[in-house]
Amino acid sequence: MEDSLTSLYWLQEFSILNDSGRQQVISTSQHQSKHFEQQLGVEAPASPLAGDFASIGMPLTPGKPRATAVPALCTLPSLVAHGHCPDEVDYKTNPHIKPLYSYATLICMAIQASKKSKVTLSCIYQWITDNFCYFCHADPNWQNSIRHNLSLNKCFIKVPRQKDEPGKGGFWKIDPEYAEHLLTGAYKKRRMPPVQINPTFKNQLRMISQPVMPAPADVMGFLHVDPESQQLLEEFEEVTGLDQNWDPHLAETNSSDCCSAVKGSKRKQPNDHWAGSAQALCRSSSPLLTMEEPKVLGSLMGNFDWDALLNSALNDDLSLNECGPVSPIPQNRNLMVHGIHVNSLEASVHSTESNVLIKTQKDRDVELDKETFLETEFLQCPWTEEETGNHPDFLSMSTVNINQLFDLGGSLSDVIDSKI
DNA sequence: GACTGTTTAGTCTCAT
DNA sequence: ATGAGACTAAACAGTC
Repeated sequence: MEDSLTSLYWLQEFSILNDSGRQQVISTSQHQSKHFEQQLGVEAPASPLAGDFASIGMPLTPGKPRATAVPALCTLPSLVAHGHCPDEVDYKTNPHIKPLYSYATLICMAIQASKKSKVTLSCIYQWITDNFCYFCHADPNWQNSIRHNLSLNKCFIKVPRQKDEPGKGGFWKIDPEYAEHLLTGAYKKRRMPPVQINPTFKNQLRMISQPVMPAPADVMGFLHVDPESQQLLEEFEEVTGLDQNWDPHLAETNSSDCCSAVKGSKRKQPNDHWAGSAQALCRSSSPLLTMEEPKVLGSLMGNFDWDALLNSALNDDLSLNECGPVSPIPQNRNLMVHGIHVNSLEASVHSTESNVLIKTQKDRDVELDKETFLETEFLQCPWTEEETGNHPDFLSMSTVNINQLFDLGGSLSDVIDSKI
C-alpha cells in the first residue's frame, strides 16, 4: 500500500491534457458551456453522472454529485465509445450502479467537498451516501472498506480530536506530506492501456465537424469540431491507431453490460475489463475519474506526471520548476490546460494571478505520455481554505461554472480565445 | 452497543 | 509469472 494514491487518477482530469484527440471537444465546451446551459435549460453537470462530458474525457470541475442528470452525449445515438449508453444514469439517484470510483477517490471527493480541511468519518459516510445512492442501499460493509482505506492509504492522515471536542473518532484529511514521497520517484502508478474509441463516435465527430448543424448545434458545443481540430483528430488517429484499437466485437458483446447493475456482485467478473471501461464511459461523468476511465482515455490525455501535480497542489511553496524531470513535454506537442488546448510554446505562460503554472521542458526524448502538470486552484484549496476562506470551493458548488473551472487568468485566456 | 480505527488475509485485475 | 493496487471480509481493541 506504499503508493495507494494511484487511486487518485481522477485528479488528473483536472489538469493537463496533452492530446489533440480531446482538445477540440474540451475547448469548445468550455467556450460554449453557458450557451449549452441556456439552450438546454440545464446546468452543466457537476456530479458523477454517467455518460456525460467525462465520457469523452470532458474535465469537469470537482463537484458534488447532483441529481440533475444531463443527457449530454447520450443524446446522440452510439456516440459514446464502447457501445450504447443510458439516457440518464445518475449516481445520486440510481441505487443500482456502483460508482466506479475507488474508495480512495470517494474519500477524497468527500473531503474536498466538505469545505473543511478535515472531516470526520461520519461526514465521509454521509457525503458518499448523499451523493451515491448505491451506498444507501448497499451492504454496509462498504463503510468498512472506507475505514480500511483511511487507515491504510498513506494519503489520508488522521487528526485526533481535541480533548475538549465532543464526538466520536477523529478527523481525516488528505496528507500534504504525501507529496514528498511523490517526489522521490518511488511512487508508481499503473500504466494506462491503449485507448479504444468507438468508430461510431469518431464518425460522429467527423459528421459534426461538417457545417451541417445550424447554430443550435452549439448547444452541444463540445461536439463541434473545427477544421483545425479535425486535423488534430486525424493526427491523433495516426498516432493512436484508433481504428485498429477498436474492437466492435468487444463493444457489442459488452455493450449490454454497460449499465447493468452491479449490486450484489461481490467480485468483479473476470475479463470484465472492457465492460468496466464501457461502464466508466457510460456512467461516470465526474471529473473525478475512475481507474477505468483513464484506461479508455489514457491515450487521449496521456500519462503525465501525476505525482508532481499532486505534490505541487499540496505544497503551495513548491515550484514546479523544482519538480525535476517529471513532466517533460515535447515542444511540438500541444497541451491541454484545464481542458483547453494550448500550444506548448504558449503554455509556458506563468499566470501568478490564477495560480496556474505551466512549464515545458526541452527534453524531447522523454515519453510522450509524461506530459505536464500545473497547479490548480482546486488542488490548492483543501489545506488552506479553512484558514483563508477566500478560495472558491469547486466541490461544494452545486453548479458547474466551467469558465471558472477553466479560469487561467487573463493572459492565458486570451491565448485560448484566439485558439478557439 | 454502536461507532471508530487498525490489522490481517484473501481475491481479483492489471502492469511489468 | 510476478508484483502492485484495489477491494472485500473479518477480527479485534478502543472510545463514546
